[in-house]
Amino acid sequence: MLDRMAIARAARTQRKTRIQEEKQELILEAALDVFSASGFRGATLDQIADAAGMSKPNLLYYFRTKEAIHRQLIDRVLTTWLEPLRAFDAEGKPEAEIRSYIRRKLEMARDFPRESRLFANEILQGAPHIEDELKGPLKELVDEKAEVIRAWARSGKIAKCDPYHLIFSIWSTTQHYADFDVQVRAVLGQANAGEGRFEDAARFLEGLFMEGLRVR
Amino acid sequence: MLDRMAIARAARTQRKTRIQEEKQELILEAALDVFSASGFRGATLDQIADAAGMSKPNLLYYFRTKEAIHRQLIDRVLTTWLEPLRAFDAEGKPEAEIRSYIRRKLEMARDFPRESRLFANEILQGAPHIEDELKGPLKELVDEKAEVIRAWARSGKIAKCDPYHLIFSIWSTTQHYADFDVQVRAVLGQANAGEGRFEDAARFLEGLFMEGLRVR
DNA sequence: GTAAGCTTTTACCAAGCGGTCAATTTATCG
DNA sequence: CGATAAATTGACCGCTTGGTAAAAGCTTAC
Repeated sequence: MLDRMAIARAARTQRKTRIQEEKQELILEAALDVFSASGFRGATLDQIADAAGMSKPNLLYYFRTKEAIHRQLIDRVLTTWLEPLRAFDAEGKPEAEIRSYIRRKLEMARDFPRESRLFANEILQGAPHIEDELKGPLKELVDEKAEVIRAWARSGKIAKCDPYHLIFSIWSTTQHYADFDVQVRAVLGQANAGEGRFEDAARFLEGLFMEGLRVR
Repeated sequence: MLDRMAIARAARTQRKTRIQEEKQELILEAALDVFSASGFRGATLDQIADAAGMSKPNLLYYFRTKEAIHRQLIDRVLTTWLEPLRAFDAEGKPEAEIRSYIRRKLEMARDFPRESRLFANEILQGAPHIEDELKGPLKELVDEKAEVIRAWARSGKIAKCDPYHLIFSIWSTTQHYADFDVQVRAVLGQANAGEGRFEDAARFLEGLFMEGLRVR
């Protein structure tokens, strides 16, 4: 009778039915599949509804628009995505911190490639939905960690280098294995494209960054 | 009267009118803009026709389908994109070769960001149109250059490392500045996001790879 | 049970999409 | 010039798209 009122009220009062909780999760899971594989524009509500095992109007009962699904997905991913960088500890040993950051980012590329591609898609299209988040929270976090790295370099614990571009290079090299997966597989060929490629990548990247940052 | 016959005949005989030459170029230029900004699915023929300053039927007079435009664009980009890697010279000095490869790739990210994003979009979507090209010509080229790098490592000219992941890391770090441009700008902030960021990146990357690959 | 609210579906719509057709305008060349 | 081929366009088509309306089914609490 009240149609969408239930969802609207749930949103206001933060109180959700068990079904609402479950179905919204189901939808987000399905949407992650579809959005990460086809981008925002390439994804269709029919595909998502299908993947979630429900009808399109039913899907739209839980999320009012396609954009609403996408926005919530992006928000969620953005948070978990920056977790490794947040864990970056100024008090820790520089070498160990950087090494473990690389390892964690690479593990995320391996274990959450959909999340990585969702994010990559968004940035590639010019980040129309999250430009503010990039310029605000993200920039602040990076600024903070860049200062840590700069301090390490000043006190001679690692080589002098531009901390921002260091972070960029760790992001790009690790995410490459999720975002450009098809290319990586194609180039490595059937023989070397097994899951072992992540261990090889880890070994290479740790070597590169550890030697590249060693004080000289 | 003959409608599309002219184009078909031109395709067979390889003889094109001046107008055909010009207009096809105009269309590809416009399509590069649109495809790189929105991806294949996100781009519309109306947008491309608009950007090319002609009507949609007129556009379809020169290219029979949307995919035909995209295919030709991808083919063209793929060729020029691998130019720097082809120039990689087994006879050259390892350090100079790698350094100049990084520099050239970074210059391409700076000067041809649309081409980079077009390619990135295609790979992100699972490379539906070019998987064969990746597994064939691309893989062969990389295999060849990987052998060169491996030989350098064996003869002690550079540090031992996995040549494939070395190439991946150069690709990813350099293309990052084209594909993730919005993010890079957002994080660097207005003060540091000028064109100088490419020089900073070049300095950092050359340092990282040169030290990371130094024999030890 | 039953009434109230929550969930789901069938049928539908307007807009946007890639692409076609037929007719008109423009260029080319003897 | 005039004729023939090439280039261009407005009108249109069928399909897909995101989204809606309304009613039917289902849960839950009393």
